Amino acid sequence: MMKIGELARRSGLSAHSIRYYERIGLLPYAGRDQSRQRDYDESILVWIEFLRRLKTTGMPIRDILRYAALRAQGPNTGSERRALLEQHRQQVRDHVTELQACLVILDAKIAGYAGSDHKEKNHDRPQPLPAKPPGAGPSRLGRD
Amino acid sequence: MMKIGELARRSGLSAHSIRYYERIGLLPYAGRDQSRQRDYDESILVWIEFLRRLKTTGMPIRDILRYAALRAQGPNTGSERRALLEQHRQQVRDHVTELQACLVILDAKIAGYAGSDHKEKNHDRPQPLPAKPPGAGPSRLGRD
DNA sequence: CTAGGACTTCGAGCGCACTCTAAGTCAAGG
DNA sequence: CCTTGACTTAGAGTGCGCTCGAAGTCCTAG
Repeated sequence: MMKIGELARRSGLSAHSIRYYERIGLLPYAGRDQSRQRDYDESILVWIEFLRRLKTTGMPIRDILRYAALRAQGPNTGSERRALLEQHRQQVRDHVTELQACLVILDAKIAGYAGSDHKEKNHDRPQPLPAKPPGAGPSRLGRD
Repeated sequence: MMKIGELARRSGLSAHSIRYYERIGLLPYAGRDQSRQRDYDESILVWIEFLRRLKTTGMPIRDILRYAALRAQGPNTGSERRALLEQHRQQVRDHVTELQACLVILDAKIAGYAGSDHKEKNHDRPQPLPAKPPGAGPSRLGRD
């Protein structure tokens, strides 16, 4: 129904990437037409869209492969797939939390550069890193 | 006051990475002691901590370098630095928003794998990708 | 005096995820 | 018939951000 060029246009991936994904197993092996050219149907777009979300959220390719493999194995792999997704979801949540903490710091630092005003001299403060670095501690908003 | 090994321990970076960062300009050229060994003082830890946050939030090294260069140039670069950080902040915010949208999809998909129950057959639905992929549209929760 | 360990520089190697090239096949249009 | 251009394959190359190795110097403890 759809050759690689059209799929590329519609999915936003390059034809090169589509072949690469097939090669490594992210996309199922596509059926070929009488000229050995890949022939896709609409349904592949749904999978590509989901793939993109997994990648956007930082799932490493080997984990996506694991998921894709389970999917290709068909039914009975539901609970494993769910476990995979749940684990990933937790990681994404943690990452969002971390980013939000960084945003708070960033806001403070930007506020420190108020106006175009600058009263430099900085990146000093004993602050021995309280064992664990991340950001729930009492604010330190230096100008670095 | 502090040699590279101790800084490595206290910052969580490897000594190799610290030298690498200095080489590429992420860390200021460190003063050496009488044996040409790097000698750091506490203040560097503050900068490393901020560096880590920029990296956590996905700022590419060349942008961090730009910021570090401004910083090294000293005062009068405040407004440029602020602009850099503001731009980055917006990117981080956008990214967080995107991740949250993905989380919604992920939640829906996980809910679809309710229990260990599975009523397979999937990744089908015409769904021509509504031009922009992301996720504010009416839900589509396929099992892929 | 000697051995150990931490340091120095330079540069090669790695893992990831593409991205592109080369050389060739094929089908449709002028 | 012949060109055009989208496709095919295998495999090389790229950019990022480290990460490690080799070979050598230097301080310290036994």
